[in-house]
Amino acid sequence: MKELDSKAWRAFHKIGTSLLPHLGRQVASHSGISGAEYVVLVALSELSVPFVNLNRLATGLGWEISRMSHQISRMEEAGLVKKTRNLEDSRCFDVSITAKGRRIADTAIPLQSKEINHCFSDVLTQAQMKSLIEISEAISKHMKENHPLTGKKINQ
Amino acid sequence: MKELDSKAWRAFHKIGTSLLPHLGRQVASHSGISGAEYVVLVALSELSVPFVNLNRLATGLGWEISRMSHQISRMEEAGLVKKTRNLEDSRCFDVSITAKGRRIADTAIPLQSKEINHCFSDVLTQAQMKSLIEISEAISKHMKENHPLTGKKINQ
DNA sequence: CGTAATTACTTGATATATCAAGTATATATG
DNA sequence: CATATATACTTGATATATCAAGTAATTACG
Repeated sequence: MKELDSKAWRAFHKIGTSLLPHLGRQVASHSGISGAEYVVLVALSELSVPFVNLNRLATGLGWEISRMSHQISRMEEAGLVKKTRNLEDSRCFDVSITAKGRRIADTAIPLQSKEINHCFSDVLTQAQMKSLIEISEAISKHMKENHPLTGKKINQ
Repeated sequence: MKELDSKAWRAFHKIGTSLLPHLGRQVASHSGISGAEYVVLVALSELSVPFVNLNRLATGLGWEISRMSHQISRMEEAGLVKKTRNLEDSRCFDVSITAKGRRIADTAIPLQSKEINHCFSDVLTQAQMKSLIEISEAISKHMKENHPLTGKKINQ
């Protein structure tokens, strides 16, 4: 049924290209950081260890390493993160969140969670959220199997 | 149930930030145009009239008008679209697809549809696609009501 | 142990997105 | 009808994403 395929795709495309940018603008306006900075700070603040290397951080967020390198350089310049050479493997850099970065993350995260609930969780039923998780897992699994470069894991 | 909220959000975020860029890369590699160019060409090729003005085109795709203006300038330079001043209201520009643009669209669209099916439709059940349409509509409706600037309509 | 691959990251160029102002035409209002 | 306001779009600056090449350290292998 071609019609449904197309409708579903357009529906997904629409929210994918409006909701995510909208939330990026929100975090910028309430906390003065970009969506990308927010995502990196969240990842760093959730670490169970004090730092990660660039590669793992990039892989964890599904980013290209080059993008992460540029991003971390800018964030280091802004004082949000710190980058030090790894002692055991001096090709690697350990990235960690600074006190300033943590302070910003601590205020931004609850505000942004509220905004996510407002636009997302509050709007969907439990059943819809479960369905969305299954949909995401099906797509991710497929991408990981067929397009390993772009279908990396998002967590840790 | 906070846990489910967060999991659903991360699931959505993950596919939103991996599948869409992946498909952009695909169209670039098989047809030599960017994802943005593809989206514009599709919109123009589906028109029931010979042209649209910039404003309606931007609104239809949920883009800012400035973004569309830059995009159309580049695409005009590349010979993919044509822009002429509207006869009745000379503030407006009529945008239309060129023969070259249509030729590229005609080869790109079936290839890209195949790729979309491959990563999306083929991976989901009918029920999941229906669910996704409902989810999308719920989110879009909410955004349109609460954040009119970023929640505009996507079609026509 | 020396050389070839591999890995981790950097760099610079180009493309694009976003924002804040600006211009020009059209419409509304006193 | 003159002026204010609204609309349609442009422009330029800045931020970011992506790509192709590069560097430097580590590991694999003959």
